[in-house]
Amino acid sequence: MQGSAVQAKFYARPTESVARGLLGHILVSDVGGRRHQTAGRIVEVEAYVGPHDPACHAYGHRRTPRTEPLYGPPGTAYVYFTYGMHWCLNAVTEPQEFPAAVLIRALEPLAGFATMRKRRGKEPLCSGPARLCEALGVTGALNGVSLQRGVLRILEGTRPRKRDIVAGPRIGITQATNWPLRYYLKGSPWVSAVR
DNA sequence: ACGCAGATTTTCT
DNA sequence: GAAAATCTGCGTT
Repeated sequence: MQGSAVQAKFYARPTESVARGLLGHILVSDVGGRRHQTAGRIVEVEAYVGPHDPACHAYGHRRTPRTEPLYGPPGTAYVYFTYGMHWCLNAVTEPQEFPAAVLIRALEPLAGFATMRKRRGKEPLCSGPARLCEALGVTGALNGVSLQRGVLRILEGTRPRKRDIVAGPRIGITQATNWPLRYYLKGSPWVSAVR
């Protein structure tokens, strides 16, 4: 998988812009070695915009061991564990010390289908934040790593047309449910299902 | 196709 | 003790 990595400067901006801008880019994982490389095009994301966002883990500047990566440099991974069994992957945004991130919710699978099927055991492979983590082998071991080099990378992809980006309420949260901070590609069959 | 409950553990109250 | 940025399996329609 080739292409230039998205640079830190891209992430050091308002989280909603980064979220929209990530659509169409490519997430690559070399977890388990390059022979088991997996990759997909980002088709669905959610913005968690900072201490003033009741749904953000760092709401009210809750700085704990868990939320520490949110305060780290832009362009790194925030991987958290939830519901007793699932990992979810975020890209940390905004300047260092401002705790915000973009949750990667769904990918269009592009490479490493056999590895993804083996890890997942079933379809869909990458439609849902915990599903794509399982398919790409993402766990807490990757919490805080760079997304510009190393085993997890986000590469420049094809930028979608603006009119193909849809905004709507975030999923699975109980706070600030009417902020339209979920973005996805219109008509994509890889977007996760809404309950 | 839809709805509901179970899984399982970290984190904070 | 309860909730959590979820997913799956099983029941019913």
